[in-house]
Amino acid sequence: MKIAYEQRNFKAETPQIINRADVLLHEYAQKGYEVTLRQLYYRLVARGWLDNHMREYKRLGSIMSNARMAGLIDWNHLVDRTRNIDVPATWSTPESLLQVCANSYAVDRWATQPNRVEVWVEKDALINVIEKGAEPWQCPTFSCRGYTSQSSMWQAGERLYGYAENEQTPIIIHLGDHDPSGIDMTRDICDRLETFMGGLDVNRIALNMDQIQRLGKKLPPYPAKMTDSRARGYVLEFGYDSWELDALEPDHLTRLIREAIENYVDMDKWDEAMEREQEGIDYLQALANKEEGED
DNA sequence: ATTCTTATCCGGAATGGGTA
DNA sequence: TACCCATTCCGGATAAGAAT
Repeated sequence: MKIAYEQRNFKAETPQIINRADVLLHEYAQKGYEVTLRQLYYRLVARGWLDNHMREYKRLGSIMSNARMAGLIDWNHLVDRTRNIDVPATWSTPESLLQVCANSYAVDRWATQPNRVEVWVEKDALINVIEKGAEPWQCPTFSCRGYTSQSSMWQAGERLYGYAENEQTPIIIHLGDHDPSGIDMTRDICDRLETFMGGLDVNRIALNMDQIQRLGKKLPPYPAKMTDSRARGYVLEFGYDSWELDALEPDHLTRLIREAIENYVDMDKWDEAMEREQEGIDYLQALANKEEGED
């Protein structure tokens, strides 16, 4: 919904940026993706329409703020995922809660699996895309926000150790930028989980050098930040270019994730779990129908 | 002169390398 | 070893500068 609260006459190339952003945001909304300012920024960078600099990100932030105020960008097309309101859940009738139960019932489909898979992503801006890929496989997702905090890493260690104790093999699928810090974050996850739960397989499925080489010119390179304290080692191994994970199209990312998870799934046991789930849903639906009928 | 853009502050969560 | 400053992620407010 576009609502104008003020009149504005944008100058220079600002109207073009607003138009391009509007087109992109419409595409994503249509596909069911929620987009953050950061994600929009990286998509514009990937198309060569903005330079990859902090000041350009800040500039886009101002432009999007003004463009929304001027009624040129849909207020529902950009989300701030860091500021949320918790509204206590309520129901209009007891029967409506029964219907909610039937709709949301699910068994733990991984309980009988040999593996336990989680999908971790470096940047929160992409969590919506990652969820789309993981959702069909009922896979937990986690956004690290750069280097994972000590708190969440310890919690993850406890959780994953629990799986291992239960004779399941815990696996983390990790996605991050191909830059000095982004590469190091996968190393950091391995190291700290080694300490907290004795280690596990961390499968970095993106962004990797073989993908960059395969996609060739479709992925725009950026100069590696030489001020990054990890730049020395990175340059020795990969050279002076780096690539953003966001440079991959969202649909490409979701496909990568779905295929990666599938490799770890025992399909027979999965199907058994799905049948049990359907029985539960049927049971609850019958209950909901019955209660409604008695009114 | 006013409006718009850009730069520079500020807040939160982290890790890592170099230096005092 | 403690601390500073570099980086990652997520944001906002506002004064100064530029354009119309």
